Amino acid sequence: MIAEVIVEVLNSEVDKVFDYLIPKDEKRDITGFRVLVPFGRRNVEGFVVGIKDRTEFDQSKLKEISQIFGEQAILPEMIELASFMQRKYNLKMVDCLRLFIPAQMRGEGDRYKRTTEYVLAEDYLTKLEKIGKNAKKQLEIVNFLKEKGAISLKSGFSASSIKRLKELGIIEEKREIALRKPMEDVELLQSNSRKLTSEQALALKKIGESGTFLIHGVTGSGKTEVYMQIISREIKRGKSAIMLVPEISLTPQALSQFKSRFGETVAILHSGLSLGERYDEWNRLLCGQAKIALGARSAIFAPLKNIGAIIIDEEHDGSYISESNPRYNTFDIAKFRASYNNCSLILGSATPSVETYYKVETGEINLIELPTRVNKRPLPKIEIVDMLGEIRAGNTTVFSRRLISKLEECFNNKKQAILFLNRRGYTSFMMCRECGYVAKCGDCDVSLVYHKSEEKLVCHYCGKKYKALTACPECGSTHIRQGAVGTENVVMQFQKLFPNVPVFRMDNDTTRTKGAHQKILSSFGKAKPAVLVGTQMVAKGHDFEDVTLVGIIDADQGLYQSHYKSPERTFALITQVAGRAGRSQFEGSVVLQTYSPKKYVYSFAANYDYKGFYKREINLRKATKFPPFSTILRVMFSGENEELVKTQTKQCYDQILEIRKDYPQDFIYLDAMKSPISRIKQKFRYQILMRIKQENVENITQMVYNACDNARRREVLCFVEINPQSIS
DNA sequence: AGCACGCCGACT
DNA sequence: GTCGGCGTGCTC
Repeated sequence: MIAEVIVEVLNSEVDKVFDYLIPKDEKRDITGFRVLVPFGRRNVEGFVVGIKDRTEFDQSKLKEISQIFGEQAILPEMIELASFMQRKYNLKMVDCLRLFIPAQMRGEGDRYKRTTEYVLAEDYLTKLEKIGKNAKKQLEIVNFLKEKGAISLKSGFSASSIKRLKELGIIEEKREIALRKPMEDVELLQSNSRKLTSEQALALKKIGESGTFLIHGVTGSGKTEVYMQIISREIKRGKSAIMLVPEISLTPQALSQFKSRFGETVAILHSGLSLGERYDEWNRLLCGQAKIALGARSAIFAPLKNIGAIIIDEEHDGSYISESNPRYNTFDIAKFRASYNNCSLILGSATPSVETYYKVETGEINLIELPTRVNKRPLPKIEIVDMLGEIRAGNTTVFSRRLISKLEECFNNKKQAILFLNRRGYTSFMMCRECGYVAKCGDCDVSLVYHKSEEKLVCHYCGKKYKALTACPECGSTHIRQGAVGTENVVMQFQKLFPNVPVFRMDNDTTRTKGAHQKILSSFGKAKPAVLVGTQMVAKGHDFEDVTLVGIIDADQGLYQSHYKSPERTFALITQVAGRAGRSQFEGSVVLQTYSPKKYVYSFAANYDYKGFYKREINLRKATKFPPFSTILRVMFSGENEELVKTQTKQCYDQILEIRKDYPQDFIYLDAMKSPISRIKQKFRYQILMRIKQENVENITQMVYNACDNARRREVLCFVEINPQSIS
């Protein structure tokens, strides 16, 4: 028999199926197995994607598979999924297959953690006399074993005595697989199945065994409880389930809720796990011990059979779109798996993405609404404050007078506040007032961000750090103008205003180490009064009863990016942070600071009017022919040699112009240019942007893929993005 | 990716 | 005459 093998040669153009002979003594169907094969003059790993008995290739030249890695087969579904992804996104088959297997599984053997124990050998009695007369310790061990059965190296007996007994054949080593249990130390919150409100119960009833559903529920409407009941319903039917949440929502609180409800049946997959932990969780899913996969984006690839439901919470979140190779949209994958398993796909959000809600209108998705909060409390009132008015009144701090008075009130009541600002560091850029010099990164085309706590200028694209400036390196002037404030700056200004209120900062810089996130949240939770300053990560995954005030320092921030999705992102973010206030019986309030209070996003957000916002947004998209009324394709080229990158962009662009000649009516827009950020990590970036009408996108996309593949040269990276999250 | 093959310039 | 530059193409 012959196996079709995809070989695993990293970053290479080798993306073909190679035929290999299956060793004669192999009786299993090895489809999906990982194998070691001779490739050229070396051995490489690969995946068996199919079995056949004939080959078009010269039979006599076929080589034989040299090793088969037994337990690590991937499901047939995954092979189909990989080829689906390959076609849809123009990816390498290997890159897709690799997603389905945890990284550390590469290579021989397994990565199980083992416990080593020692037990008495069966015939130990006959060997006892061999123990030396003075070896009291060894006798002690034997007696101990007679009683207890087993010891480990940590039992308090010396390793040398154990070693000697082993040599004598009196005791034997016993190695067993011990699964690591991530989150074992987390205190389990009591989470019993709660009685559903009539709305929740109706939602549960409406969700069938197949089809796509959108649960549109306001914050606090109890979506999570509905998800959990859907999952238990599927488990009871003997099915499995996948539940996805945005990476930053995967806080210990959220996890423990699932752990306590579902116990061992749930496996957690996320980036915070150690490689070993991830491996174990993955294996528990594969062998069927765990039936629920809970995790961020990549958990959509969980090795589960017989899936009954796939749930994507916070459906609108940008983290569901992979922006590094392999690039994919989680929704497409979920759709594929749902249809393969003939199961339901449930999306949930308080602020669905415009594209998703449009699918409700077209009938592609069934809508389920949860318009009321479980606790029947009103949503916190959002007040809009005009920051230009503050400047006119002589207030140049980041806090408006209204916010300050609300903060005072909040702290007087011994309550907590959250201040949200989606910009880390101290100041976004530094510019010389005399000559206009701006500190920039040497490897990237971006300004450096000043981080006061480490006294460094940091590049937020490549991470490179530079010495902080005291004077302009060009003209020596000490008049340095600072850019927009970041979280560090807010903390400092806050401390000046309220020296006695403890401040906690939560952003990328303070949560870099494992567990830091949790630590900050738990110390904040205990301090009253207190304030938590942070970037988007303060908006998700935690609930603090005593938070009664949320301040949005600079709501406009996201609107500066000229991206068609920025209004909806701003709307979602405001709704989400606002939802942090007034979770319990105390009334919450929100102060939203902006320089353009008249923007329509703010009035809709302040009224929690999603539908109004959606209507306005969808009309705009329709008029301007933006998604979902078109598809944006972006072809990126990057490399260290600018000339090469440029010529390749040109070559590809010329080919796309040819395509347009044949399909002029399908192109709404087409142009090639330097990327707005023209260099990152020493690599020059050029791009081709186009907007394609919906009717023929798939066809055009395939032709664009071909154009890219034809233009592809070494030294220049080239890839295509569909509806990119950012075009910088 | 690796590695061989192959076709032109400057060296023991 | 040969050593070696890296452009091109193959790996079942």
